[in-house]
Amino acid sequence: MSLPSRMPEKPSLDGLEDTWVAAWEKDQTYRFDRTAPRERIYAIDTPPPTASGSLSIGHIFSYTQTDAIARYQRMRGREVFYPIGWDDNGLPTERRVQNVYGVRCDPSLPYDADFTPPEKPDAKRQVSISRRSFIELCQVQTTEDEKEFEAIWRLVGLSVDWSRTYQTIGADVRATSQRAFLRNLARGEAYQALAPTMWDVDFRSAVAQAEMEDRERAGAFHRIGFAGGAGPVYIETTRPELIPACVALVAHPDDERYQPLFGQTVRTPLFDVEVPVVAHHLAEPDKGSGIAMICTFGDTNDVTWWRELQLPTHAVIGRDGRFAAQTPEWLRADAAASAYAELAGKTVFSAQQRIVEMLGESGDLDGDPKPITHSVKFYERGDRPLEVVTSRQWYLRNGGRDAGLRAALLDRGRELVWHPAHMRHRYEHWVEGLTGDWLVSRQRFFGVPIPLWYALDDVGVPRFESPLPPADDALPVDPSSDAPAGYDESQRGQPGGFVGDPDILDTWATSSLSPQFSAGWRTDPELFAKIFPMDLRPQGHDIIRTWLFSTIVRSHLEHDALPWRNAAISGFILDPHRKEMHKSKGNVVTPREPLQRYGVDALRYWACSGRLGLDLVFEDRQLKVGRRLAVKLLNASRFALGIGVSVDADTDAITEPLDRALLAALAGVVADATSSYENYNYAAALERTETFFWSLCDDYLELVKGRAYQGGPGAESAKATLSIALSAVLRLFAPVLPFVTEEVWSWWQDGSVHRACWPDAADIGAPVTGADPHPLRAAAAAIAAVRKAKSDAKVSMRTDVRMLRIIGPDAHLEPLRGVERDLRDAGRIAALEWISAGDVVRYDVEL
RNA sequence: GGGCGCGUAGCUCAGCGGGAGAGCACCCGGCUUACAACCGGGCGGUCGCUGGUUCGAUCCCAGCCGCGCCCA
Repeated sequence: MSLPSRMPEKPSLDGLEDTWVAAWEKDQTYRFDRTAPRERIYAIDTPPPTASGSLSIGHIFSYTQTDAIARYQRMRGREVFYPIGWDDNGLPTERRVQNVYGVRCDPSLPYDADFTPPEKPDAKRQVSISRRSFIELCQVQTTEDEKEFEAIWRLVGLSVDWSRTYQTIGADVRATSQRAFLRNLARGEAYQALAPTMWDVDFRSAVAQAEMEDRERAGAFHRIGFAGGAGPVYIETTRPELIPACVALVAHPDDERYQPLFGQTVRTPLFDVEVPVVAHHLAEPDKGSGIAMICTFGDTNDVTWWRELQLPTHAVIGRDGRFAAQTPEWLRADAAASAYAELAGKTVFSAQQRIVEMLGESGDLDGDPKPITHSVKFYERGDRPLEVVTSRQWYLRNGGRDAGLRAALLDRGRELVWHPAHMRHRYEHWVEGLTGDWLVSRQRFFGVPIPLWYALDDVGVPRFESPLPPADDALPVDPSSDAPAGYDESQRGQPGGFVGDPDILDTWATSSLSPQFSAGWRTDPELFAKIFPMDLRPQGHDIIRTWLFSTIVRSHLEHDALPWRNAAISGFILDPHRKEMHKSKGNVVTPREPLQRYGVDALRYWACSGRLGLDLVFEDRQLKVGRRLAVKLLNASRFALGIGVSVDADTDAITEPLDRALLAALAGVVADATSSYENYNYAAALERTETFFWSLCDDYLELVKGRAYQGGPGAESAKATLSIALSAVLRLFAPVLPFVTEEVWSWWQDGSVHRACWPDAADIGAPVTGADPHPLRAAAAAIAAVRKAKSDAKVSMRTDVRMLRIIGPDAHLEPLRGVERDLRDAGRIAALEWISAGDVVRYDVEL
């Protein structure tokens, strides 16, 4: 046989990745063509991965799924807008830069243009530098890391346009984020408030509702007596250390036990402070003694009571999580002051220990504390429970305290097409459960600065009520090193001068603008008009409440539109023990070794066998199956090319019933795969294609082999059929197995398979109108019966069959008669007898 | 406590109103001019449990049990 010269002597998967990654780059195969008309564009809002970590198998899982969708859409003739960026704006980079350069960010320092990092970094003696210098170092560092990162992403075959990468700490993204915030401010959607907020005492920053989680913690109910007019009133509390912050006792208005006390006062133990007894429906009669102390602030219930009952603020815990060093003014009385002195400067933990001792000594503690477990609010990355601290913060309206906006955002959720559909519930529950607006300011250093200054009055007090914004064309700004318009740097911090807002924006407040900064909202309005709203947001279900929700909020407020039409929600990777892969659990698999052993296509095959929203177990054996499939594609294609395939197959030559049946079956496969992809079900499309392909190899190729080698019209029919089938199968597999399909495609076709058009069921079915797959299925069953007979006799498949009798109803036999020759060749059958009888088909094989 | 999802062969999973399926694993056989890193054959399941709807239920409905996730 004569093989095309472009086909290697011995086809192999080895090295395909390097070859084709380079070729795609050279040919700009995935370059986005911005001249395409809007209706032809398919735009994807790719999640920017954190460049600071190593690439995990989980990344490959979800990004490959998206890539398969992107490749499908491209083959369907869409111009795919598929950018990628690196999320380097955040804590991980901050930490790494500190270690690598031996520096520390101090936002109070002015910018020093001549700054160079220390030559010998010393982690113990970090040099303090301005925020602007710090950001510059972050950019140097991340640019370095991102080169290597990009290489790995290219290796896994993502068909993104590598000329459109961005960094979330890059100047454009910072400017976009600040611009969006300033526009929110101008429209009244952003506002600041001095209010109690959830506070992480280790990170020393406020945190938003979306970043909080409940954790079960051991605690104890302490039964403590307050002095009342008619004897002690007992409360039960898990936080006795907050007695100095107690401003009232509260019970349910219907609670008959405490009704006589409402309007009365009691005195706190140890501190002897007079506090009122009040009624509120949030008090739980069944919990503890049914009466509780209200402190400023122990938890969010306290905040509600404090606000609704208009109680005073007596805070004792500071931003560092310790009791204030100075005695608060309401504890100035001798007894109170000396009791407080025991707690001053202590952490919450030690203060509790001490106060329990003191309560025991004074006799105010009734009995032993009762151990319980209860859920406590934590910052999701934090180690100690959150405290409630009063501070000035910026908020963005998100429906948390506005029924109209909330309803509008729920409508947006219904407008979005979710894949899978049930993921919408997560969104709805989150929106319905919001307890307040989105707190967007953070007391951290590294991130997008809040782009505002405040004028100082004559005595140097900031005028928070009228912040000074920068001009739009001045963005990005850093208020810690830039001066506002009309001022110069010498006036910073001076009476009559200005101060910069020291805070940065929540990272979600920036990443929620990914459609805007990836599609050029600020820099390229013409492009943005074409791209936005985008077609697809792919992401994990764990960040529906954060990334997905906040992106919808920003888009709704800024553009009065959904940011995208579809959301593809991927699942998680589980280790072989069905445990979630997490860095903290130490069970994360890095892709390097499996990639080397099985190849990229095998890994992609595994990833695309998992449906959207479903968790997938990482297992070697699935990779082996993928590898086998890729190898089979090489070998089967080699065979087909040996028979002779051509790009312009003569469809008139397709006359053999077996060939016509194959194409009829193929047309069905193409139709199914297409509708699966249209529903974002790449896994079903893959499975359908795979099943067809294996039967093509095991049955059709075996049946057609003899005829194809013999020449004549029968061979021509086979060649034309194989040409169509191979071409279609390669294209059907191309989104999932981009390397092996491109390799095989290159042996006999021009151009990239990834720019070829997706197969069309009607085109494939047209030359064989009226044909159905039955003769192929029947022939496959017959040849299987012959194989079984040979297998049972423990003889080689090459053994001759003296006689095959096929017994069955005419309806089954008739179509099969047309493939008799193929059947006899494949089974080495000397004589074949048709016996019309009965309803079921039977085979009688004589060896 | 509320919500969502999932329980199908030893394992990983498709199927979701009329036949219980695939791959892997296991067992048996075969060098067959595309492929021995291959091919062929076989074994294997009260489709979580209990009711209901239906001529008919793995599939629809209800309840229960178990697992996971999200939110309190």
